[in-house]
Amino acid sequence: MIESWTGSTGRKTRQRRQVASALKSEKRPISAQDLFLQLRGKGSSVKVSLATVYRTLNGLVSTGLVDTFKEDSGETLYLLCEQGHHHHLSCRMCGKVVDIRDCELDGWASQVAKDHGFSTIEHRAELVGTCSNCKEAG
Amino acid sequence: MIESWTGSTGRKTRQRRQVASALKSEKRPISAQDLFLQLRGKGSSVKVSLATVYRTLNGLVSTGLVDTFKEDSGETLYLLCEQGHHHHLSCRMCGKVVDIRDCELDGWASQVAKDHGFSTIEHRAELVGTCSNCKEAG
DNA sequence: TTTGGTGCAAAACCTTTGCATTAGG
DNA sequence: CCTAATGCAAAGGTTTTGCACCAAA
Repeated sequence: MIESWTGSTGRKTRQRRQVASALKSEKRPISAQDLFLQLRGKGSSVKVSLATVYRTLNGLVSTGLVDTFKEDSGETLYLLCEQGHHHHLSCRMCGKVVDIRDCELDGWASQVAKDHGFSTIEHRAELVGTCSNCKEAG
Repeated sequence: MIESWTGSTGRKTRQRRQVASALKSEKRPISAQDLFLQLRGKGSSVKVSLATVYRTLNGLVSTGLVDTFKEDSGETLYLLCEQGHHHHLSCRMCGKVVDIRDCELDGWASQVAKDHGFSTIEHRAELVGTCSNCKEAG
């Protein structure tokens, strides 16, 4: 589905397909710059500018097909993942990300909100750990 | 306490005291740039450079006295808050932040981690809602 | 043909850094 | 005095934007 994304105008281009396809094949969040380098590095058939990578990623993010992560460095990382409310469990060693769909935090969030007189509560959560592969290797 | 922070060398300077003091009087996360403007705007007794604001904030962050938030815009916001593990409940209207000290998410985090074969789990969570003041005003 | 997308380079931002100068202890 | 901190300006890095050209429909 991501590869058939065409923005708000419904126009298909080679570049968008290639950015989307490259992102789809990534198992971990990747920066626009790295995605660009990766596309550059691939066969000569690929010709995408950095600006277009950014423009495409921003488009995908605004549709909700792609999630972003902010690095301490300031870089934004992009990841194709579940739509709708979910959380991320990522490995601190290899960076692999698992989507956690079943959210059990609503009760907790409501209670905390209530305790402090807040309403219309939303929440975000991130889990970081070491995956079984990396633990063995460790 | 924050106003007596002196970095790793124990040297007290007027600038550090002023940055720390300004930060202490803020109820919501503020950017280095805004903090700088605020200090500039104050009485002529104040003379702090933007570089020093950044250097001081980074120092405070590394001691754990100050937490950071990354804006979508890329700006980093700084907030003096609880030390140790805690979460933030912030108002989507006025930006006010409440520290949530009692964390009840460890059980959840451990269970999710276990389900996916992850170990040494850590978590981060953020709550956003509308505070009672803003709800009334709304 | 028409309109939006792309590439390129420049610009916009936030943040960090090099270096001479100032000032804390 | 000695050394760290500061100020200033320049540099660094990421992301956005203006504009001419290209291509999808």
